[in-house]
Amino acid sequence: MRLTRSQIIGTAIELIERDGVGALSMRVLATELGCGIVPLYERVPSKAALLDRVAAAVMSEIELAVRRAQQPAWNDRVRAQARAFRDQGLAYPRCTVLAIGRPAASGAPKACGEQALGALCDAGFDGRDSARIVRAILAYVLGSAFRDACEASGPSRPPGERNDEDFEFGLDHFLRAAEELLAAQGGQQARAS
Amino acid sequence: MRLTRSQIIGTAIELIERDGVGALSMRVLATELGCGIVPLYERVPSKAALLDRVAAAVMSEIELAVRRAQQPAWNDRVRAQARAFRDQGLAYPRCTVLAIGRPAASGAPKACGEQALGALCDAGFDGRDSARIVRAILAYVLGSAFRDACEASGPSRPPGERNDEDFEFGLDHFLRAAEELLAAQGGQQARAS
DNA sequence: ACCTGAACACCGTTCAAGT
DNA sequence: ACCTGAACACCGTTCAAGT
Repeated sequence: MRLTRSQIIGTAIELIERDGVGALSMRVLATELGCGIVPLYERVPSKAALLDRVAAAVMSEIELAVRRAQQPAWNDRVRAQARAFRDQGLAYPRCTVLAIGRPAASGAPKACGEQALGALCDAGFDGRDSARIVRAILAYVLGSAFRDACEASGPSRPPGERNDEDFEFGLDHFLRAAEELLAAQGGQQARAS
Repeated sequence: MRLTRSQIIGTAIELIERDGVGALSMRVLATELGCGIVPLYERVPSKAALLDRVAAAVMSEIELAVRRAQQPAWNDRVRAQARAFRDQGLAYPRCTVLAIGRPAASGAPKACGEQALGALCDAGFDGRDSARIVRAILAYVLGSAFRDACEASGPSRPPGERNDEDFEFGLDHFLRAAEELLAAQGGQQARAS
């Protein structure tokens, strides 16, 4: 058991962050791991599958971070989810862009979306509004993460401290709108009963 | 003057939409155009430059659509911009994803952002708030367009009519929040003067 | 001056040969 | 059973040769 799958994926992540996805080839990865090409193909069926695994690995850390946060209130849960996604994007910009580009494989939007969906349903939104709000916030988070990742992996430009504030500014707007909607809906329900 | 640059870019766009970016090679493009590879390299310096041109071409149509819309009110102008971006994403899903992934080349976020920025400054927002609101809406539009484009170019799934409504739902939230902010700011200014 | 075919160095992937 | 080198068909890009 000299060469393990997670070892392959781990160094693939490192190489992608260091030199970009375009510079990653099976041969380069093999020499970096100090092995031939065939052992790679024994662990991972193809390069596409390798990239899928990379995307899934980077995105799966988001779920762990969210679970660590342990927020009870629904809006704080959604906020924690959004921040975790963004933080991962800042930590692994190039792999995050890769993962956003392979949504089917990374499961990034789906997993985050279903977590948030649960939070909103628990909070009392009906199914339709929950889905809409989740979709809207997800689009915002995705777009923010993507832009920050592009900036971070761009030509040596530091992301700047303003981005954090701006991200929270937009996120707050969404959450406040959702809170208002919930209040209006709760009022309706109270009137109806 | 048998083979023009825009001809090359045009068929590149067609091929990308038909078979995906991964299937586009200089040789395939050459045979589709009925010429050799060298004439291609005389018009376009490299494949990367070709993809940059494709991205820029697809994104430039957005500006035209916005100019056609001719909305006077600031919020309608921003709305038209957002819709134009999204519509282009639905019309050319694969090229739009490509363009989003090459922001430096396509100039997509920057051009849209500066248009919208102008609209907000004209409306009376100060520079800081204008920039924040534009960044937030841009992130939302980008994320929405990206997701819809992925769905549209995915495994034969129609985008569904719900997406339009959901997009407007989220966009309305942002614009309403901006309107409230403007009202509050206007009130402050009135009090101060 | 412009187009062609062959060539270079790479890539993903696979196969036959070695231990 | 596992690893190696060579091979296949491709790719982006360039060069020398043709008209």
